[in-house]
Amino acid sequence: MSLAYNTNLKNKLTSQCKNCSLSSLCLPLVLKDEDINCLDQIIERKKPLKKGDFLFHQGDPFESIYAVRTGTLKVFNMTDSGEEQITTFYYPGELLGLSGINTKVYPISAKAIETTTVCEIPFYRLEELSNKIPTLKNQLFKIMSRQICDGQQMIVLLGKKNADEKVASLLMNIGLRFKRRGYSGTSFRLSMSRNEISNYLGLAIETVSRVMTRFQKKGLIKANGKEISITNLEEIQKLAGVITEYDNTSNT
Amino acid sequence: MSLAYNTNLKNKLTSQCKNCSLSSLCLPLVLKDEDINCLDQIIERKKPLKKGDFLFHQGDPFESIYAVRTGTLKVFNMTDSGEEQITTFYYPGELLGLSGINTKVYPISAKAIETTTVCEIPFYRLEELSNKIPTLKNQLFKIMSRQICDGQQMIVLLGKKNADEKVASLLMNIGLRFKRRGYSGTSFRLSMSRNEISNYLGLAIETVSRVMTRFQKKGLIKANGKEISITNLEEIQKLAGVITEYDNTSNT
DNA sequence: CGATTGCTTGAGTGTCATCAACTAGAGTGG
DNA sequence: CCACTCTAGTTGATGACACTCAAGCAATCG
Repeated sequence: MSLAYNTNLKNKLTSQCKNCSLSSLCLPLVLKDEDINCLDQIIERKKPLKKGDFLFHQGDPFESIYAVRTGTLKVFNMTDSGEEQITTFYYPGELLGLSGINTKVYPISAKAIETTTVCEIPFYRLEELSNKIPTLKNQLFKIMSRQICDGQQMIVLLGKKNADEKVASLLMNIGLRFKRRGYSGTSFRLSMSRNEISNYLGLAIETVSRVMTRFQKKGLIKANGKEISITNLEEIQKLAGVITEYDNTSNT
Repeated sequence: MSLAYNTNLKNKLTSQCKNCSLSSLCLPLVLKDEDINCLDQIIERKKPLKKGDFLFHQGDPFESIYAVRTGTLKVFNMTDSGEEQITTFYYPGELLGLSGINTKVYPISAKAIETTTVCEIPFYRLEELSNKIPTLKNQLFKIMSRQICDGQQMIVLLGKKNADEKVASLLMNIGLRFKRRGYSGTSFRLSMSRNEISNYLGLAIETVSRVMTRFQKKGLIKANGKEISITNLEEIQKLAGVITEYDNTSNT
């Protein structure tokens, strides 16, 4: 609907999961070679989305989930009063659209916030394939479980944290996601605007701006527009809390 | 860990899913008779939890998911600063614990807020069983998808709504959950304390109290302690927004 | 019966939102 | 090339909504 790119380009690029640098983050993680080939066959690499393009709209019939290859997407929910609330950003290697399975309709919209490419995975074919490949099914369980966790962390952020803590959490979280892909976790470029950040964090844009300059004055970060580098990681971590990841299995 | 009830009572009550009044909400929803029997065999009905008992603690190794039979549980997350943030309440027919799949450790704690009984479903046996019963697997996908949706709705609530809207949303949401089980959606007993409500909604307890009395003065509800009845549903709905359920597939 | 717990109500305060003005950069067109 | 516009972001002044502190009430409990 939102995109009619299911053109001749389909399957042209098949058999790439194996070579994809993101496979360690994405579905193929635990699959055997032959299984990856099966997966490859149902995946469609799509034409890039430009900044502002929708991947799907809230209310569209749910047909596929998507894996981000490059770029960034924001996922947001329209309230009845017409405001949008961003619920997540999606970076390369991450899977989106899973919240549509239940109602067969996407309950949220997804929009590229910079040039972005995705792999489309028709869900009903994935479901079929997961009958044959239990590992794939288990991997899906894990991914969905993770997204539930992430949601819970976001609830904590919105329910309990003040402006400073929220911004610090965002920086840490994005840093970790860069790190996971092999980039610096302390020096990166924010792909989203201040406006999007403020929306996501449940703050006013002015507040985000003020927090950023305050952080700079205190020497916690250096910010030059969207270029961020964390100069006092410890302090940022302290502000953020342990939120961002559950690598720490040793929580009472 | 938190509970050592895996006693002789195990499996005594087997083969009950079929007769359980909640089966229409829970896993068996779409299963054939023979499949329900399989499911029945791996489920353990547990001794009731008293108010305040933990079902599991944040950090416990993940082994099972649970279906609520009677009562209510709260699920909450401990922040490093020691505060707790309630992320969800669980009512009869609902499944909890799924967020533990990813890390094999529960990332949250679950505690009974009144006398509560649950069915324990060892996850690894469920996973096995779902290899044999694709419908069961699909049902699990749906349930997890739904929980992701619910999380997104909660993010909207915390990010965009004011105190009145938050409380109205809670009342609507709980009402709908009662209705789903065949009770009145407008007249019910809150099983949680004001304190728990305020925590859940990201408000101070005093604010919740004030909103409640304001609602009463305006004739929107009648509240007598935990007994609530919504006397002006339309107005409450308007305040709440469309949030609570996705029965409306016709959202642009 | 005092003690405790859960809830309500009031008064004062603070954090963050709102409103507004201003800067900087990018794109447009004369 | 300059003026113009538009967008994104920063900064300042003001105020509101919800928090904190505090007191009081009702019900339950030991």
